[in-house]
Amino acid sequence: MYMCKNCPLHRFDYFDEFSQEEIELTQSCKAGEMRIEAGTPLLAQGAKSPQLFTVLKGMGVRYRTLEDGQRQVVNFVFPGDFLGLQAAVMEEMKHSVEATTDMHLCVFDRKVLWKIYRSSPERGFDLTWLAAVEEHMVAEALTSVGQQTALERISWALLRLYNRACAVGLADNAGVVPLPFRQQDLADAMGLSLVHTNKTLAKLRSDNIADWSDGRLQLIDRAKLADLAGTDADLEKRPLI
Amino acid sequence: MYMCKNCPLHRFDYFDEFSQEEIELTQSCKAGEMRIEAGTPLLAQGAKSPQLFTVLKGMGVRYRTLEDGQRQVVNFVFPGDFLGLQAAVMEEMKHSVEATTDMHLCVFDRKVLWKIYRSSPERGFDLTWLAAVEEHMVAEALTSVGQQTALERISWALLRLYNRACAVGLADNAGVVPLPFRQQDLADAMGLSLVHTNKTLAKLRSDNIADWSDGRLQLIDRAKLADLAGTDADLEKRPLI
DNA sequence: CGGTACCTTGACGAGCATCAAACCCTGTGG
DNA sequence: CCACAGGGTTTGATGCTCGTCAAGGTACCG
Repeated sequence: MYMCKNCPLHRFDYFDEFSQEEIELTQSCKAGEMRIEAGTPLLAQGAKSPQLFTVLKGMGVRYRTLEDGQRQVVNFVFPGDFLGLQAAVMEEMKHSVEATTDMHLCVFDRKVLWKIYRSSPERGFDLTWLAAVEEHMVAEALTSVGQQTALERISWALLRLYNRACAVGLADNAGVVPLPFRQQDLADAMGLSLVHTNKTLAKLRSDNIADWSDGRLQLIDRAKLADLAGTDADLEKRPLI
Repeated sequence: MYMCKNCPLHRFDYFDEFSQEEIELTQSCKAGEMRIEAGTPLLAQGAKSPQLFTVLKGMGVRYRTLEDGQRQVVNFVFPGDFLGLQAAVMEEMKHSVEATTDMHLCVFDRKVLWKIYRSSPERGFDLTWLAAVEEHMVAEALTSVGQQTALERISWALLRLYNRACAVGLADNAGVVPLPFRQQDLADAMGLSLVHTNKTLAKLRSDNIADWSDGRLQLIDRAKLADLAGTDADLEKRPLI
């Protein structure tokens, strides 16, 4: 089990720096660690989760299920993500989270939220910040799904996924990142059918722009991809809890 | 100028109740009031707003602009909404806000955020809660835009707008609410073209399900509309600041 | 009156969904 | 060792939804 001061995520610039006191507070809130296997549901829509998690390792999907069984992937889950905050401040979870790969999680009890707000205004602020970052990411996705064509959406998503993976040190020397999701996950995230998603990915591959296959993503012509995506904005820096 | 204890929004069940101390804290943070005309931009994407606003009266749209000029309406703005929080916790505004009608706003200085976190854990919690509610609303919209047909999306949006208007007391006896937006706004919110939005609204009208015309919305067959929308969930209760 | 902003309606075609089938893998059991 | 099943990917054929283009209607305003 990691001590917070040795947290493997600290070293990435993507995360906001924090003070000695903040580390100690986080440490004192930490209830333990947990490992789950690929495919395991972690949080369920409608449930009232007593726990909060910070992802230390692994990836997953955050999704909403409609009454008729359709699924909207709201966001992909990466290391550093803080899960369950919505359930903690609102009544219940508004979405589900499922592990795509094996995951390592840092576990907090829901009750520590109050401890955080009471003992550290800075960390309370950070919780709001985390929620704001999530809203921003969802709003960006909404913009892409609402306004762009299939090719643009897929390009946007691949670029975003690549950047997020890089931000937590997952890129190898050749500029390849692991991307263990199914094409169906991407389709459900971007509001496209599986078939059309597949054909669009094939086009990006044959045009030598990006290649996502065998669970690995490589950007071959990043400029072209960013052009299609309509943006190549830097990721927002964000706090880590 | 209203005293917070006489805030016209308190009385609605939609908002979380709060204590005497919370009212006093809010009052001590309030910098003043402001009125703006219909059509005025209130917050601009990319800007670093020094102010936060609570909407007392009026409506607006919150939208993101793409490089090529396309527009995604992220949410509609109603009384009780707290604007500018994202700019306050992140570096800058990630979207713009424009008044659709004349608006009355309660104004706070950005600096009071720290005062709130320091002096009241409960109100700090509420700020996170507000951000979480916003994320939830955007995620719901993403689900609709990503998974539903035009008829379903428009139905979902009308029902949601109706419920939000009712929650702040805008319905008259006949079950009609004011809805001063343009069809283009709804189209940009739901990822549809103006023409198709218009035809879809016409269909709902001729099928005697819902009638939005002349800036007024009436639900004629609410059950049918909810059926098309896929849901008629209650609005999340939320804090008011 | 001409101009602008918004709503409405029809015709046409493209983008994407749907259907169907085949092709991988990998794991499992006879 | 091979048959088989299951999960995921790939590809082709077909057609519906929805975007685009175009034009006209109405109200309001200078």
